[in-house]
Amino acid sequence: MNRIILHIDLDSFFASAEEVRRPDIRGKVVVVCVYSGRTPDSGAVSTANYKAREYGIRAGVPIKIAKEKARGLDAVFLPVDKQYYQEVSNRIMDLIEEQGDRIQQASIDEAYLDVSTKADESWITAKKLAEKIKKKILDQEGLTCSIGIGPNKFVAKMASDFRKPDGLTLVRPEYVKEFLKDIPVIKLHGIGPKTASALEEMGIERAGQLASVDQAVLEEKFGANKAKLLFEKALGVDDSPVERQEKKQLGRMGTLQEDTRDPDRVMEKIKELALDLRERIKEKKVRFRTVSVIFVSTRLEDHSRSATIPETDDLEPALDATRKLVESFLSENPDMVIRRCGIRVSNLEYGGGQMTLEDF
DNA sequence: CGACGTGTAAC
DNA sequence: CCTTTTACACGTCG
Repeated sequence: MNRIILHIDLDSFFASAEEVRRPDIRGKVVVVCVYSGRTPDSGAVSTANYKAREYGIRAGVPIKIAKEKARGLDAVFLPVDKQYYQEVSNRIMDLIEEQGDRIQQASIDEAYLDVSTKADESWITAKKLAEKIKKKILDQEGLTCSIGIGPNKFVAKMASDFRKPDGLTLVRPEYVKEFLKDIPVIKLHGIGPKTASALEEMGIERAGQLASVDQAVLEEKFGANKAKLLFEKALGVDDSPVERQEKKQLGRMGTLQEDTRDPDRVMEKIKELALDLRERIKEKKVRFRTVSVIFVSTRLEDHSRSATIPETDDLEPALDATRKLVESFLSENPDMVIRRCGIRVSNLEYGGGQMTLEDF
């Protein structure tokens, strides 16, 4: 069965959503930030609009640096308002879902849509569907998006990335290799800085080169599994279905007011984060068996410790386990000073946690 | 095989 | 100067 998949990516979503509700900031440099609360300007940029990107202000840049880059410009710095973006996102995802057969939300601002049936296997019809989706999102929410159309999720994703903002790129199966050929390996979805550097050391810079490397050579360097994955990316092969995915873990992290290795201070923060996590556990009606604590040291290395407990939907027993994990981690790492910490639950069971026949 | 900790990646 | 959240693969251990 030949598929037609759309990848829909909302353009600089958080910043654009702010521009929608704040007409007064439209046309300005808009920078949506995660403030860590240590000092007034500590934290990092979450999303910058395209105007801001012209000045090198992009996701991940420290707020302090972003403000230097924005000096003298008409710029607005805003804190993230996840709740609001989530509401907007939900409406858009519903609208997208109506236009296809199956949706897979990849994140708050991205989704894959299988339109194979809806588009009657016609690429022309699929393109019309994509145009319809773009128009609806613009009319109903005032937002632009970039859409990629391809024979699978990977190619659709690469296509949506090809032209943005407000792009629409269609890659038919017979043009996949040609489309990918000159793309630098670092831009292939799933290949990050580590893998790209390793490839570069082998003289491989573009997808086309990667596709024609000797298999044995790639396996030597990366192992058989990863080598196979790399070839598939270079060739645009991806059989993974578009399907709804249940979260496998839920967590919250935060930055400590000041660096510490006092278990009480760490626990205080974790309890604060747990209040939030408790709400989300309730909302999702989820039960869990594993609780983890995550530590980020002052050197920005991250570590975690986890424990498996009897299945529950209650964070109290989890917090007891957490305290032990925090204490043992700190005593095992006498030189480590903690900058950020978090709590996470995993090994999730959905559906209210009633006993089922399986339990007998 | 399940549990655990780390590395890599994407957002 | 340095945020947040999630996924998945891999090695290791018991």
